[in-house]
Amino acid sequence: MQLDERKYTILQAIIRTYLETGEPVGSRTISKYTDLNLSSATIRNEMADLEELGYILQPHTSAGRIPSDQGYRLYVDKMMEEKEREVEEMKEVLLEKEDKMDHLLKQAAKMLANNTEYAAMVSAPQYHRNKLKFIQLSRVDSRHLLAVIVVEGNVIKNTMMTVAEELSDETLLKLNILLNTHLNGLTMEQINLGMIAAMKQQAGIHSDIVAGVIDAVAEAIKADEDLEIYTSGTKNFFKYPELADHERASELITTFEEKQLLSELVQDNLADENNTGIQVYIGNETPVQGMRDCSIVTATYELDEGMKGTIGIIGPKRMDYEKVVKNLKLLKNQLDDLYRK
Amino acid sequence: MQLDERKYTILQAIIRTYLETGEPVGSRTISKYTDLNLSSATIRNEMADLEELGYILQPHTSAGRIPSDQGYRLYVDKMMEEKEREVEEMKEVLLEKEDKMDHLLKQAAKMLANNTEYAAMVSAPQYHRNKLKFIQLSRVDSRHLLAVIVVEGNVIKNTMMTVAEELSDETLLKLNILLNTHLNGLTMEQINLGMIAAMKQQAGIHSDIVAGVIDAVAEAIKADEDLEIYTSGTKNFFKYPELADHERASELITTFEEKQLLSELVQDNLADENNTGIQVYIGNETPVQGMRDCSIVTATYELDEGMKGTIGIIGPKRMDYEKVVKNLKLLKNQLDDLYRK
DNA sequence: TGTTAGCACTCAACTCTTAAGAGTGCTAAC
DNA sequence: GTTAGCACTCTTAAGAGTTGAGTGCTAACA
Repeated sequence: MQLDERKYTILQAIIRTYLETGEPVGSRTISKYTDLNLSSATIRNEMADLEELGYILQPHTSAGRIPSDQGYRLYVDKMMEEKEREVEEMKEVLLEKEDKMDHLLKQAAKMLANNTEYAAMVSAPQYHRNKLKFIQLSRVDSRHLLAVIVVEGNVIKNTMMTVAEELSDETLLKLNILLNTHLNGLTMEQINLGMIAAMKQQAGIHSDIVAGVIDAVAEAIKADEDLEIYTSGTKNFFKYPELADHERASELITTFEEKQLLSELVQDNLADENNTGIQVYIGNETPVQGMRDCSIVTATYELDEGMKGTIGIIGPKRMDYEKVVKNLKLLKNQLDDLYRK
Repeated sequence: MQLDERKYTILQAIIRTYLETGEPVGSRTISKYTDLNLSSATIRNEMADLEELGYILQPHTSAGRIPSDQGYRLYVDKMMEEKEREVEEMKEVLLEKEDKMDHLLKQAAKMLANNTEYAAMVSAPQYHRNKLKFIQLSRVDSRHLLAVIVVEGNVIKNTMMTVAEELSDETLLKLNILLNTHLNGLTMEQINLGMIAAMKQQAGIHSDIVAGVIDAVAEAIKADEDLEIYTSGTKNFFKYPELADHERASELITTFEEKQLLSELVQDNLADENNTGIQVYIGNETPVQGMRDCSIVTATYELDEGMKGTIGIIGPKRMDYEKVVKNLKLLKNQLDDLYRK
């Protein structure tokens, strides 16, 4: 048996109706509210076929049909094709210019959640591929040195260090020059033991400070590998009865709160090198345990060269995929453009 | 009518039982499981009195009794007195030393939630009372200046500024000296317009940069007034049926997610100058809308002089107050000692 | 006078039954 | 190939009856 045009139209009608209502869809509903002008009996025949083909399910013998994961998959794939062809204006300004990155991302998550009425996540971009751009040691008071480290993309890290004895201005200057000459333009991976040894030697009696700074550099950059993730719209889970019963809600919310678990999603997304567009996970396709009853739609943004992050929407399988995809693309574009003007 | 010793013992028994079970407590239960050796009938008489006094409630005519807010209040007050008298060892090491403040606080929230099985919040300390300790402008590249601002307590802020033309080393040095001479040791409130004007004049053609730095200083410090709050243990709300029905859970979780709403709590807490110990809000006493069905217990910690923050537990009114208070005191002490060794 | 036993009463919660209604599959006719 | 019609299935909601925990009250007892 083949999936002809009419069958697909009916499938689409079933899915669309189900997206709205969340209730199993009967043949009569389809017969009335499509312009196919077919009787419910005919629809029933087609539905039997669609069920046999695996696109729809019957929760129990005398109920209407609901889409299967496979059904959603077909629907989403077709939808994505169409969207791809559509001309996209998407020019609205949604994000106010914010200088603080974390504020911006939090706000982005909130906006996504509000616009879509699903739960939203935004991962902060990962920097570890980036080059060191600037290092500076300053004396804050007699016992404290401040190391400021700037990496490409103008991300700034600080570390405060305690020193045993006060350093003179010359020493500080010398150390600064030493550090900048050796380390500027390098990535973390490129800083090797030989180089560190050479620097320590040049630093002479202050080799411990050089060691301290390099540790600080490593630490500062490493600290960001345990990935910052912002979420919003937890309460939206409650809007969809199929997610809101105790067990499920509790599990979902736990997963959503434990940002660590969401990082799977980000990893999965960023790993896919040629993933330029939108990724849709339906039900069991998800890489995140505890969200098997959901659909997840993600997109990857790129702030500056190499600074990639992930944005995503989590909702019921019967989510409004079109709206979600549109919103994600919109936000993705805005983030992409942010530092590229 | 008076609340004599026996009545209080019975009230305490009712509350303790209710804390465990969450079910209305009947006279027979109390009669059996206390060492008062009174029959259920006598207990019933006493319960009628306690109800008249407002300490307990009957959800419906033929149900047992549950504590009223007033009942909880009495119980908690007495408990706090006793605890105060107890010798407290509290020496366990729960927090690993972490150099990143936000990590530490996140971990603290998690620990609280895990230990108590309620929801937990930790607010980052507020700095705005603090004095500026160190300001430094550095050239990152020809177009970008980095301003590093350190305030007392060694909290560091950065701002990147774009300049129209490259500044010479001397100019930079002069600006640095100017800024430090004028601003060091001052709080934000002390920096007034006259001073800014004077500095601008001294800066000559670079007055715009001084203005920029001062804006940055203000901005950097102000940015933290919208208070960072870490939460953990949302899922614990689901453990208590009286909080877990749709409406309530949805409202609670929203409130808990919108950290902004929790800031009421922090404000309320920090405002109370002589509040050295533990604060308990029962039901309607809470300053946070949307948590009227909960009890909230908070404590204030102080990292360094003037850097105060709030930690808190949010749970059902029938929470294990003793455990909660103990945990909060423990964490409070640890945080208090953190930078005071 | 305080305590207790006993009894009638109340009310939520559960179970069982019944009825309604939505939807199906199948058959026969167009 | 399409449709009308009918018997059948199964969920859901509503109602009736039952159970049991718990109360208030009264009368008797120490």
